[in-house]
Amino acid sequence: MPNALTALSALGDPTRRAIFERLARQPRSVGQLARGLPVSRPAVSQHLQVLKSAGLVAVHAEGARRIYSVDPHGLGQIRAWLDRFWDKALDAFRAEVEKDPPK
Amino acid sequence: MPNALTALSALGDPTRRAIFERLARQPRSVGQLARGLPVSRPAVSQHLQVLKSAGLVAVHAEGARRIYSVDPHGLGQIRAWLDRFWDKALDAFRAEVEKDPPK
DNA sequence: ACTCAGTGTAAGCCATCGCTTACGGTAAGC
DNA sequence: GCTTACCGTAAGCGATGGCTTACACTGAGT
Repeated sequence: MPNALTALSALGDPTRRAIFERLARQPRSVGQLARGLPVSRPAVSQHLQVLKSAGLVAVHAEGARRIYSVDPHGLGQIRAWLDRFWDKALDAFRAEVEKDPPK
Repeated sequence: MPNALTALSALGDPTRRAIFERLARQPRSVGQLARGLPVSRPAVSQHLQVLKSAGLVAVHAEGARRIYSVDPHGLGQIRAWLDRFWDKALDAFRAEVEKDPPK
């Protein structure tokens, strides 16, 4: 059961972000992803495993190929985590600026 | 000039998330942060450096102490990055579910 | 049945990174 | 001026993690 923390950690890696962004444009197979990236196919497969366990992507078999697509679940958890700090951060920032205005 | 990628990478580390969450509740000094965390003070200082260069926290001197507070700039960039995929991810997910409903 | 495309996993290597200890440098109090 | 608190940085170490190569498995086509 992935939480927002695992999703954030998963997207902390640049290669995984690249994979995720490509899947957001269009669902693809593992080989398709690997062909457009500077890493090997097994590397892509491992990254997909991480993204999947973080609730960021989903798979469905299509013959021998595994088609990966974006799963909004993981993004939702990151967004929820973000929103917990959004207003608070703005308020804290404003208070800080008042007492010590930036140069 | 930090972008959304550096902010995401910065928050990929659990310790940095802990530091950031504490700063969101209230601005603190380096020593205060270190006292509530299972790592040494220099470690906290290094993490703060990363968070600062990612636009996630800001500093202002108060005597010999450096008070760190949350900077909403970094959060805003993450949010912008997230919103770029939000609708797209939802649509793609719905289309995927239609053609291959989950078990 | 055989071949081939497509994929996941294991093993291992190497760079990155988070952490510690040690040191130097600044600001406040006596 | 001296001491003390507070902090940043350097150096070094150990572990994590991303990558590659090699192997095993499944499904489609002939």
